[in-house]
Amino acid sequence: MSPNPVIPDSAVSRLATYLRVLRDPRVEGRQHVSSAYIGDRAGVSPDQVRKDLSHFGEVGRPGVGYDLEHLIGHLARIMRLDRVQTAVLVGAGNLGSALVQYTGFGQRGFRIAAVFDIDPQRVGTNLGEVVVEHVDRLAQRVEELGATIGIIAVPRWACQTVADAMASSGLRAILNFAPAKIEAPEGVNVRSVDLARELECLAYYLPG
Amino acid sequence: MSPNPVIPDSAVSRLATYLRVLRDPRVEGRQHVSSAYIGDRAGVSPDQVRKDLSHFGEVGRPGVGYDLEHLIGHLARIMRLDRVQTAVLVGAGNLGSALVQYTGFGQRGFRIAAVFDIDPQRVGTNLGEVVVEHVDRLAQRVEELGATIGIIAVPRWACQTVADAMASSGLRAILNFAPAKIEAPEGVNVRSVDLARELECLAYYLPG
DNA sequence: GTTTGTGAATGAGTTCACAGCA
DNA sequence: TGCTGTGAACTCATTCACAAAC
Repeated sequence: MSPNPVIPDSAVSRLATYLRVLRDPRVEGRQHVSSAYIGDRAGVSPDQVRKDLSHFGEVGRPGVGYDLEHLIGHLARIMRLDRVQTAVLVGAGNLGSALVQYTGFGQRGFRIAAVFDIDPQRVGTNLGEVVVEHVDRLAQRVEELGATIGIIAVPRWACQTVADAMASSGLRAILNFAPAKIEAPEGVNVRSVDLARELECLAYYLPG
Repeated sequence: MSPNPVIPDSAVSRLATYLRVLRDPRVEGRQHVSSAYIGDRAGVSPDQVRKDLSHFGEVGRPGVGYDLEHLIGHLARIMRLDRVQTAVLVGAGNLGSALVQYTGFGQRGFRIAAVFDIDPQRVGTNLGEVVVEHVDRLAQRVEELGATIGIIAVPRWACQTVADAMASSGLRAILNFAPAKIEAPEGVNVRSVDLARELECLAYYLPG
């Protein structure tokens, strides 16, 4: 699925965290960082940090640590974050609107270049810097924009339909915010975030 | 931390998913459901479903399956979802506003009963059905409302301060949307959702 | 003395396989 | 025959421990 070495998904997630830590302004000025430093900021053991980083060949110097700039570049390349990734979003409701305007994506190198909805009331309205388009135009716009990632922010009952449309539009990655399982063809990577489930998991540990 | 048996966090997350599947309107009318049915809808193997459910004693009947209503009640009690859980949210920015108005929480038994911010421009404004209050009032309002869960939707630099305030206000669970590690005292459960990281993980698997 | 890279040991979680009940 | 409950086998990930490099 990827020219990168096969590493556990949990490790991929941690690598993204390391990169976030290294790009934090507070680290600026440092020449080197140690696995202990990264681990502390990321909430991970130093051993784990070294193991994760060693999946991609030697990058650190014993007794010194990792060269900051070099490591950032290395990680960014591995994670495909050395370029701006273009995403499109379907579902201009409450959550969709917030996601489009969420500055965190832009800061981390993602651009939501188009937003789609099926509701004529919403089509044509402004959302941040984009105009909501009819979902019929998805495939055409994906191609025009060279988008690679689709974000689903529609109700549960519509999410599979949207996912199918995304897959046949050529998108290779889908981030789904609807609380339902999504089937996608081989080669299309789906990741789901169920916001309510996060609260539910917390509830389990509550006393009483 | 909980009177419930100690089960892996991954299992807790799946239990929440099973409950979502069982409460789906499409299941209504059924008397029994099998582990195979649940597993199919949840994207999990039947073995895994049975293992997860068996952590809490026998609930299914061989040859028949699980009694639908009974299982829903059982899971809801285990997950503390047999009552409305009251949450408060700090950070009335883009993301915070969307979360307050997100209907998915209410549908799943959570009520965001108060919203706080530190910006005088935002304090006093309406957000859905609540009025934004100054974060100084957090502790008092948590007590008045009997809230148990805190949701953090502030910028990274402010999240630890907010978490500290939440912990000392008596909240026992925190859902953090700021992209940073949070330290909390023993007994306070923190869960972090980094929306940009989800996209980053997807980027790793992109071709090219 | 400090810190990396990595094989070995440990541990956690998932899948298997089957006995037992309907 | 269909389906659950569960110990055993297995897989996968993390932690340990130490040699080598600075």
